[in-house]
Amino acid sequence: MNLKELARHLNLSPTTVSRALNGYPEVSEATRRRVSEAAAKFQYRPSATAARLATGKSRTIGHLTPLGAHDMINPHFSDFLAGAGEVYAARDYDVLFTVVRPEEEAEHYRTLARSGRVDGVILHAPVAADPRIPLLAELRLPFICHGRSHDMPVDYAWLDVNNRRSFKRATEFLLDLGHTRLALINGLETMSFAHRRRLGFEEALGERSLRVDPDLIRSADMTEPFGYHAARDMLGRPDSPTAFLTSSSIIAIGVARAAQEQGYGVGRDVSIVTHDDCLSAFVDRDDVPVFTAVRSSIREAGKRAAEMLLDTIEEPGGPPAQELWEAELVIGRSTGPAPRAG
Amino acid sequence: MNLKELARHLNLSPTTVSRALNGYPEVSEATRRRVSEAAAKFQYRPSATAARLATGKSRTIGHLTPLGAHDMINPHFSDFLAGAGEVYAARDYDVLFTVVRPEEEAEHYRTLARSGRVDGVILHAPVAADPRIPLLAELRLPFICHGRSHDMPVDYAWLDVNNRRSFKRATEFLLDLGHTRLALINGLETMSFAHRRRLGFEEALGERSLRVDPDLIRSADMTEPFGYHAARDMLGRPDSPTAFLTSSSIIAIGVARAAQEQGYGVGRDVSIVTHDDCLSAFVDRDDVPVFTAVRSSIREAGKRAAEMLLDTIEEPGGPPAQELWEAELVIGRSTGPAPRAG
DNA sequence: GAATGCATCCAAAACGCTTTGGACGACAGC
DNA sequence: GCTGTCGTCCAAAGCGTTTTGGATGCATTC
Repeated sequence: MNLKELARHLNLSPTTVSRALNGYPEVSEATRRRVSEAAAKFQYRPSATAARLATGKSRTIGHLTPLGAHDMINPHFSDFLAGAGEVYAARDYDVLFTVVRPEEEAEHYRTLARSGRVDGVILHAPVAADPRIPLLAELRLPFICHGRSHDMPVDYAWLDVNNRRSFKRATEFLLDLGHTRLALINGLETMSFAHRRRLGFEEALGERSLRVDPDLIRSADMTEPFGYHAARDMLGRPDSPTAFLTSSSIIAIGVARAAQEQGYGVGRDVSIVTHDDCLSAFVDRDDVPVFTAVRSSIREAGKRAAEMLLDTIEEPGGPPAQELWEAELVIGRSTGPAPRAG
Repeated sequence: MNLKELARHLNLSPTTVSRALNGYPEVSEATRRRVSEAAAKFQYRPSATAARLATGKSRTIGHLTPLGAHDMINPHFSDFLAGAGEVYAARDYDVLFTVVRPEEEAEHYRTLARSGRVDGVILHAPVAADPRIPLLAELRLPFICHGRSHDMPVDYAWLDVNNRRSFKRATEFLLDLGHTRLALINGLETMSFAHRRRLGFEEALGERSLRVDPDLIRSADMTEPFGYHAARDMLGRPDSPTAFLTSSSIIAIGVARAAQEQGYGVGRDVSIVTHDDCLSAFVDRDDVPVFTAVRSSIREAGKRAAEMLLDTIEEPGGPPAQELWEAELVIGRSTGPAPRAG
């Protein structure tokens, strides 16, 4: 059942039926009701394709995921997409998901913009002076960045967690417990979020006049084995750290495994504070959570980012939307006073 | 730059340009070359929307994700989608990703089929006698199911891991090591994969005339805390199990945590065999992996499932494509001989 | 009573592609 | 020389919407 058929059924023109359905004013309430009832009865759904062609609007948001053959897949991604997807569904947008080889990412944005297949895109995992940001601005493709690119002079829309402050707070929390040898097991520091976390870590140490020991900082893709190996190395040396800050729950699990394996009690001999994205598979909502953590739900971030993007698409012209979220510090069982030197 | 403009530039009709670009035979090689060079020069990209409207084909695959407000998000999903996405990109298909409330899933498939926005869909997480399978067949929407629905009389396309056999093998492996008290920490047994794993587990026990102890079987969403709590309960009782089979690495991590916390050495006092989906965040590729596991890459499954679906879309009419993969048993450090009763 | 305004509707053009159904020569077969 | 066939090209008709630019009738105004 298409528009023309429906119109014929009603003895109306396609024009009027279209207007009635889309809420235009120049149609009487009586016929509008008649039209919508018929549409419901015949289960008429306008062809999205035809509507796109006619309007030039796609009602589609692009998620471009650069991925090399052997790259790791970010497990945070599904939570973010799930959050965003709820908003898209509620506001009747589609999402076009594309995997693209990293070296082709820019070119892909170009063709995406030209083709008009999307009304906007979400930018993930920004790095320092991220070239995608000026590119998207140049292409006039509305976007919102999940995270902020550092060393980026121009203004753009973003939603970010205050990673610097949250890691500063987490570090101070450990310092207050008496720890002086702190390790940071970070994500890849080309990523802006990891860069900012390191800054917060160093800032807190600096304010207490503590030296930053480069041997106690590691950064890599955030996997469990990475956390394990990093912690094992560090705990195996003299003058080993008594506390760890980790950039994800997955890393923290690896760290805890290494600690336990070497006979350290987590929360007693060794403390761990992690950033917790509230991923579904690691919900840590016991009365007393396993890990002390700075928490911020990535699913909620996905929801909000999608809302912000759709708002600017539907109501363009304002200043770029920006939101900075503070993470919540939740005390769990993985932290305790620094063990007495001995 | 659209088709008409490009045609004018070349002093050709849009018809000829279209045919040249799409590889139709009735155009001379000379003009074909001339056309493709001009297209490259002007960076002409045909409007996908217009092409869809004209052909009725969408070159789009749908991924529908039912998700309640508080449901957990399956972390396997991003790996699967990444694998499938590589294939879509290579073969120039789009993927339409939609989050939908569980109670609206069927209705959504209906509108999706009517709207012609997708050429096919991928079905995830089948359950017993999954109603979506006859629905999609009725809608004549090509699909492939990742996993097999059990108690499903009709024939349909699927790609699955032989979960029953892999869990049978894993169980036999533990039995051969002398364990007699085995626990199964499973995913939700409404899911077909979990159901089959249980069958394999019970089959192996039955063949050795061992009783299946219902107290040693748990099933729930596969999270780390679930594994932890299940194992802690079981280990805390008299006559506790000496070996665990778990349905995911995430559960296994929780089990290991519980074991270590109670002073059991993993691989010595307590053995663990897990199913390993080869998720990026848990790559366990050391010389001797942490967990003994039955392995099957979900990313590869995504790739293959996408290929199978696209093949049947482009070449319809054959029998439903079906592939059953055997998982690989990899010996790690989490298993050892059953401790002597003492 | 003519002019104006308003509410309601419609015909037809666009959107950018694909595809149907020829047109037009060139060339071969008889 | 006439008919067929083949290779190459094109005009025009879709595909299913939205949107432009009226048309029509009726009430209101002076």
